[in-house]
Amino acid sequence: MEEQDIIAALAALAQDSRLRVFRLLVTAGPAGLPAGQIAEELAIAPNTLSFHLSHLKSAGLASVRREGRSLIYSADYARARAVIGYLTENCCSRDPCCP
Amino acid sequence: MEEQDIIAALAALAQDSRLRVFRLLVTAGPAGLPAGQIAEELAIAPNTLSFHLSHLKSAGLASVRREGRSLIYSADYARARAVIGYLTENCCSRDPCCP
DNA sequence: GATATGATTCGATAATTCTCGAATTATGGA
DNA sequence: TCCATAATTCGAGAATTATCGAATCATATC
Repeated sequence: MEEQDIIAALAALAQDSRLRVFRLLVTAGPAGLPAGQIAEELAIAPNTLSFHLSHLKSAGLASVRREGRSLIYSADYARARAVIGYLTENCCSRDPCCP
Repeated sequence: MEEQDIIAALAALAQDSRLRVFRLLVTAGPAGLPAGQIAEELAIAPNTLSFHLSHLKSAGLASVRREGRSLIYSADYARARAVIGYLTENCCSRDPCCP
């Protein structure tokens, strides 16, 4: 994962609506949730939600599949975990301290 | 840690210069680095760096202490770790899946 | 006190981001 | 085919953010 990917993931999550969407998707697990239900639960206008979902998707934090008329979004939280790994990489490499 | 604190931390890290600063500070560990040295190593103008350091500081991701004329910054990466905890909290609570 | 160094603050500009209304695409059923 | 539902795309406006030059503040030394 490149620096730009990390920044995209952080930026995607650093916004109120998207953070709430991501956390909602995390509670849903692999089953995911249809866009309409997300919009309803979080009281976000459908078009605005689309904007945010596409952000999460292009940051690799969510994926979509279609079921009939519905588009089901689910969280890729392995990627979220990868972010912190990147942040604390090389901890104290200049001045050893950590176990 | 409140949602707004999480967003502040994510936003602070979701920017090229600040992400590089934070990672540099992580390598330095508790010893930290003076602002001037950070500016030099990352080739960021001192005033621009101040702007970014104050962001990291107010997001709780860095702390400062003075040593003579120098201000020494160091990373609070416990807070960075807290962020991911928040992100994956309540994983699959609607549709159990995780161990 | 005067001077130099390390760093921050201020003000302005350029760029990015969020939100909303209107229009559009895609699927399923009558 | 026609209609309804689910969701996205487009375009514009308001707000936020990043960067830079100039000026200022704080500490140490002469």
